[in-house]
Amino acid sequence: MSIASDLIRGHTETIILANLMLKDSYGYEINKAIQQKTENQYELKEATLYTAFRRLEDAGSINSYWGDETTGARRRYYTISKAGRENFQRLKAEWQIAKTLIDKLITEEEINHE
Amino acid sequence: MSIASDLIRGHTETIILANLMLKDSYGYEINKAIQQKTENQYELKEATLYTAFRRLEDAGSINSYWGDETTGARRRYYTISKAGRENFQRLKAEWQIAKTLIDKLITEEEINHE
DNA sequence: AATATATACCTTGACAGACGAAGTATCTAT
DNA sequence: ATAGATACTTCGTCTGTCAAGGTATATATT
Repeated sequence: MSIASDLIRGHTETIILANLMLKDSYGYEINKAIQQKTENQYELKEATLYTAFRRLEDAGSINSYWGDETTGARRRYYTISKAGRENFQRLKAEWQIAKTLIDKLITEEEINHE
Repeated sequence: MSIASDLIRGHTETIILANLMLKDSYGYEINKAIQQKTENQYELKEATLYTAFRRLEDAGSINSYWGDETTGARRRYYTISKAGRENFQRLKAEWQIAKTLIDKLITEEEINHE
């Protein structure tokens, strides 16, 4: 993996919520989706993923239930709550602001005083 | 301050280096520049700023010297080294990649399979 | 039958960066 | 005198990440 995770840090929850906006999903599937979307440039480490689920659930952004798999390993599915959807929109908006801010801050140009 | 610092985390060093690309500077001035550039939407906390200086100096990206102020508080100036300039370019490039990646990851759209 | 690989989840402990809080010191304005 | 701006420093805490370990089921290979 090439991208420093400190650059993604702080986006973990947003990324998870984004994956739950369309449909319920579970850890393994979400992580596979991330790898696909980024063409293997990024993946969430399992420990990071599952601790983020805990945080999101404690905060009321998501709810979980066990899937009824009759075969294969059991899956814990997550649903995004109303609060979670609002939270997601807020996080997305913050990202837009942060993006502009960082772009501004790493530009090695003089500020235009007049 | 409005922006979650976890979103800026990982950019502290890049931001400092960007400020040193044009001219030598010191902590207080760099922080003022950041506040100006972002119209007070962001500032580095002192402890964050000064520990970042230590890291950058230990890594050989910057060097420091005491200013020869005859008045006012003493200032520790920092110069960016050749390695620091290269480091900065690398960090900037990483940011471009991370930006695209994050945008992709927080989009609540289905991946287009065909 | 044994082994490897993929699927799927979980916990513990360590680490690194951010930061609140506190301190030191100089100069200017009230 | 006092407050506020300038300027730097150190200590201790918190939070998110992650390496390392574990559990369990199903399929493919040897």
